[in-house]
Amino acid sequence: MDCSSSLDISLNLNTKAFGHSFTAELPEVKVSSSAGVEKKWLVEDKSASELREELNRVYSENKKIKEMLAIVSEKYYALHHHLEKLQGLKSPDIDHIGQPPKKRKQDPDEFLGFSKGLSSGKIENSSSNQDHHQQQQQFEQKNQLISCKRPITDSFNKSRVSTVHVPADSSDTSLTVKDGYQWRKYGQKVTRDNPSPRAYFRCSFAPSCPVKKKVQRSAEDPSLLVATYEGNHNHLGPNASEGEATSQVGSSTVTLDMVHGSNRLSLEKNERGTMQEVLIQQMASSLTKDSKFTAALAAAISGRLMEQSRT
DNA sequence: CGCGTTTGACCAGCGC
DNA sequence: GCGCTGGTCAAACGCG
Repeated sequence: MDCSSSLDISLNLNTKAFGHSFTAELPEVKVSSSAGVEKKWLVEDKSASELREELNRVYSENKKIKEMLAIVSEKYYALHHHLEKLQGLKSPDIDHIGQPPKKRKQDPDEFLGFSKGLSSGKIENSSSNQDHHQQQQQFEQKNQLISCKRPITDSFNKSRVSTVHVPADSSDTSLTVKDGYQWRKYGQKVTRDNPSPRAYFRCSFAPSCPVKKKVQRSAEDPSLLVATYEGNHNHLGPNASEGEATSQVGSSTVTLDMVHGSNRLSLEKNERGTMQEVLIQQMASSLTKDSKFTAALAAAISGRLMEQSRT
């Protein structure tokens, strides 16, 4: 729906009739020799000049409004168009690799970090207040999942899966991706489509962190390690410690210090792009939520449409 | 001894 | 129902 291309957003406020200045269009004033008539014309001239001033003022106001509305409309359609593009366009990376893994039915507690350890009271009370909030959110998610009686699948996982390609020495057989977090390996498996084994890691940075990581050497390029992250970290990032890296899984924001050159640049660019997209979406959202703006826009468009339908 | 890794067994989803 | 496959478990093992 690209309205801007088909619809003339000019409000056409009928100001053209006046030209750029009303002075030229005003009736000529003939000066009469008669004193009475002269007086009458003086009064008329005075009211005419007042009228002229008023009209000029209204005209300039209309002009300003028209310009502003044109700009706002242009921006609005641009934003709307961009928003639609974003909504219709999923990240090819995520879409491709983040396809729902063939998973057996999982215990929501397990996936969200409310694991056996937690339920049995084995968990250390190391979570900060921030963590508490995140855990609260996860608890709500968990409740949702339980109430839905649905295994954690497609939509849930899709939004929280991201992939990172990390250059690694092809002679290095250890499937480790240093991203600053602490990972505990809990399994390794040789998959059908890739001769190199896939390693399974859990985040051990925080006891209840539900994030999992799969690391496998790329089948196409053995010098690349493909790390797939699932879930969101429910603890502070590792920046405070040794890694100097952040991986906000799920929000598709990935920054890795050990990624060099163009890879790193593209990642940072991606991060900035995501930020801009968020801002744009917020702007579009706030514009559409602004009742004054929508009312003015609706009035302008409907007026314009009515005018077009008449002609 | 505690912690992390390894690895074979097991489980569950899916296609046939 | 059966086999294949990916994901997870947990006992065994190694290391500091």
